[in-house]
Amino acid sequence: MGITERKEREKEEMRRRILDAALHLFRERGYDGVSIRNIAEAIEYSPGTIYLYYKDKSEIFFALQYEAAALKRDHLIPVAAIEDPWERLVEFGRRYVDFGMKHPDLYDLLFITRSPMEYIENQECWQLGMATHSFFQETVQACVDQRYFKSTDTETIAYTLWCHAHGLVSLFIRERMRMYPEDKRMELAQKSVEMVVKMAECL
Amino acid sequence: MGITERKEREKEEMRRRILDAALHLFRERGYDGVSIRNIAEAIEYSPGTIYLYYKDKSEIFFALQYEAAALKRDHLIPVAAIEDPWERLVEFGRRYVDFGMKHPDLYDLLFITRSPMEYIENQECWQLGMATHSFFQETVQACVDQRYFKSTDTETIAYTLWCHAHGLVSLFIRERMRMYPEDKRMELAQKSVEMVVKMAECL
DNA sequence: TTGACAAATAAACAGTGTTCAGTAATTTTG
DNA sequence: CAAAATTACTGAACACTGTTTATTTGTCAA
Repeated sequence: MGITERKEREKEEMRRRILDAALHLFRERGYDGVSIRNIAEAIEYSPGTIYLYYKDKSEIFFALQYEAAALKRDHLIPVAAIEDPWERLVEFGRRYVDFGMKHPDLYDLLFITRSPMEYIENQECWQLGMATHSFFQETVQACVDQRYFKSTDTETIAYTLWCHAHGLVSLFIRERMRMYPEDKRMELAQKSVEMVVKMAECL
Repeated sequence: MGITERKEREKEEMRRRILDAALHLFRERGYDGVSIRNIAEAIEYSPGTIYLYYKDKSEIFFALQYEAAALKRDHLIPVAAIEDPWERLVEFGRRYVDFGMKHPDLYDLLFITRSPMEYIENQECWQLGMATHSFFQETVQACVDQRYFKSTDTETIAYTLWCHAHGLVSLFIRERMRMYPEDKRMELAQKSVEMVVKMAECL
C-alpha cells in the first residue's frame, strides 16, 4: 500500500512549490510586498489552499528562514576542516560576508527582518544559528588560547568581529552605501574585510 | 491681514499632530503595524484628512526620517568642538552608538528600514546624512594626516569603523543578541566599542 | 456503484492605503 | 449684514490584504 507514501510525497511537493514561489516573490518584493494571493496565483491554486499546508503567512517565512540557516551552515561547513584556528577564523569571516553578499534575501531573513522573534527561539532554525555561533566562538577561543590576540576576552572579541561583518553586509544589502559609487561598493567591502583581518591581532 | 498666517500656522500644527501621533504609533507597532486609520483615530480626525497634509503614508515616514536625521545631527554636533582629531573620532563613535541605543526606532528609520530609497537621495534628509558622513570622513582624514593609523586609506578606515558601529547597533535593536543574557547585552556592546577604540591604531 | 474521505475552492469577514463626491464651516465679496 | 466663494473635513467607496469556513470536487475502498 504505497498510497499513503505517495500522498505524503505529494504533500511535500506542494509545500516545496509554495516555498519556492514564496522565496521567489519575497526576493523581488519583500515579505510585506507579497500576499498569500500572490503566492497562490504563482502556483496556480486558490488562496485557501495555502492554509492547508502552512498555518499562516509567518510560517512560510519561518520555513524559509530555516532553509536559509541551513544553507548558511552549508556555506560555512568547509572551514571546520581548517586546522589552524587563525586561518579558520579568517576564512569563516570571509565566508560569512560572502554568504551575505551572495544571498542578500536570505541574510536579510536571518539577521535583519523584523519578524515575530518570540516564536523563533524554540525552533530548529534558532538551534542551527546557535550551533554556528558556538562554532565561531570556539574558533575565537582557540585563537585566544594560542595568543593570537592581545585581549583574552573571547566573548567581546567574537562579538566585535561579528558586529563588523554584520554591519558590512547589512549596510550593503539595505542600500546604505549610496554615497559610494555603485561599482566601488563591493571593492570597499572587500578592502574592509582585509583590513579587519590585518588589524585583528590588535584586538 | 493675519488670517493667512494663522491658517499657515494651523496647517503646521496639524502636520505636527500627525507626525507626533505617527511616531508614537510607529514606536509601538512599527511602520507596517500602523494604519492611516490608526493615526486618524489618534488625532480624532477622519482618515481622508491625513491626505490633505501628507500625500501618502510613506511621506509621513520620510518626514519622520528627516526629523530623525536632524536629531542625530544634534546628538553629534558637540563633538565638532573637540580639537584633537583622535579624541573627536572616538567621541563621535561613542555618540553614534549612543544615539542608536537611545533612539532605536529613529536609528531603524535611518539605517535599516526598507523604504523607497530611490526617492530619498534628492531629499533634505539625505543631504543631512551626507553632511554627517562627510564630517566623519574628514575627522578620519585628520587622524590619518597625524599618523594615528597604520593605514592611510581614509575611505576604508572610515567605512570599517562605520561597519562596526552599525553592526553593533543593528544587531542590538533588531534583537539578534538573544544568545546573550539580556542584562549583559548592553555591557558587551560597550566593551566592544572600547575594544575597537583600543585597537583602532592598528587600522 | 456507492459511501467515505481528503483536497481544493469560492465566498465572506475584517482589516489595509487611497480617492473623491458631498457636506459643513469659514472667509471674502457685494 | 447676506450671499457667494473658498476651504476643511467627512464618510463611503475601491481594490487590496490575511484568514476562516461552508461547499464542491475528486480520489479511493468496500
